[in-house]
Amino acid sequence: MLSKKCKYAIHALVYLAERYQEGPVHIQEIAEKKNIPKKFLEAILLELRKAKILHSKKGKGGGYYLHQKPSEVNLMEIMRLMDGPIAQLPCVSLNYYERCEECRSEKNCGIRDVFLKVRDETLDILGGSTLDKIMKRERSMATK
Amino acid sequence: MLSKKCKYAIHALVYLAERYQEGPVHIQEIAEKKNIPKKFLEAILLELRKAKILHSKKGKGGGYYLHQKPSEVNLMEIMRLMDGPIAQLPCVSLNYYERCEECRSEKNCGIRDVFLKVRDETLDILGGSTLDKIMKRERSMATK
DNA sequence: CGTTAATCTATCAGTTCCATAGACTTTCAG
DNA sequence: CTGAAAGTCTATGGAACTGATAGATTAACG
Repeated sequence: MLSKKCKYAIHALVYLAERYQEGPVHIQEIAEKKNIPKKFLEAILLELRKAKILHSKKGKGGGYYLHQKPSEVNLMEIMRLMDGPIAQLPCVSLNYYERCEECRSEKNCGIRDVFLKVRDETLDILGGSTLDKIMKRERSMATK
Repeated sequence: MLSKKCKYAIHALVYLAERYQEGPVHIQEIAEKKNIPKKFLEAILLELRKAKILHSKKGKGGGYYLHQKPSEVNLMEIMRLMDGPIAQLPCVSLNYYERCEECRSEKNCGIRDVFLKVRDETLDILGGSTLDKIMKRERSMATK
């Protein structure tokens, strides 16, 4: 399961994607529209800013806005940033690899083999899911 | 990520699958071969027993053994048993469904849509991964 | 200069995870 | 029928993480 932090981050980013190039948006506004605790959201947006996904402007008329294009931000990177590894086992993780204590040989571990497949499928879907596509999909769904 | 509990469970079950119909196997033996803390493994096997996946025999010559056929136990059910939901979001979980606070309409949530796809792919792979298949795969890999 | 809004630091209760300890019960061998 | 072997059960504990809140600080605008 994703942490709430990650879920909040995704929702906030989609919200900001809808306002792309329309100037800064208040934390307050996002928090209210998406039912996210404001102070918690604050910390999340700060982290996204440090990762160069968002920019912010202080003071009156300030707020947060997307730094990258909605077509350049995908769920894979957001999830890695918020929750860390996407893989189900350390021994199949690309970014957080760790050797497995239980199996003799990694090369012929049938368990690893399964989770390698899961990882690949998952990364494929998440990597292809950009803010852009999520927005468009939402719009086309709404008209049905 | 899977919990260690779940990872240990899977490894133990594959180990027991290799000994299917060869009589009870000591906790001690599994613990040593798979580098799993014995006391922890104890609790795990007990749980698998309660779920009717394993049987046990007490006393001298006792131990654990598979109750179901290796072809009838898959990773999906083991993971559900050990860690709970497999889905990444409560709103796409089959067994632990919960409504989402962030989106207006579940039907046209672009985010939900992505994780629905991830869930389906994942369940597909895990549901098809029986102890049986994992064993066979391991053997065919070893000969290469 | 005052107001607005982001930034930073600190804290905190609750939960989960991983693991260990010890007493109890059943089974088998001799 | 007794002792050893092995699973069963209950309890405990520290460490880490999760989700959230509070308050002081800094920057920008008008």
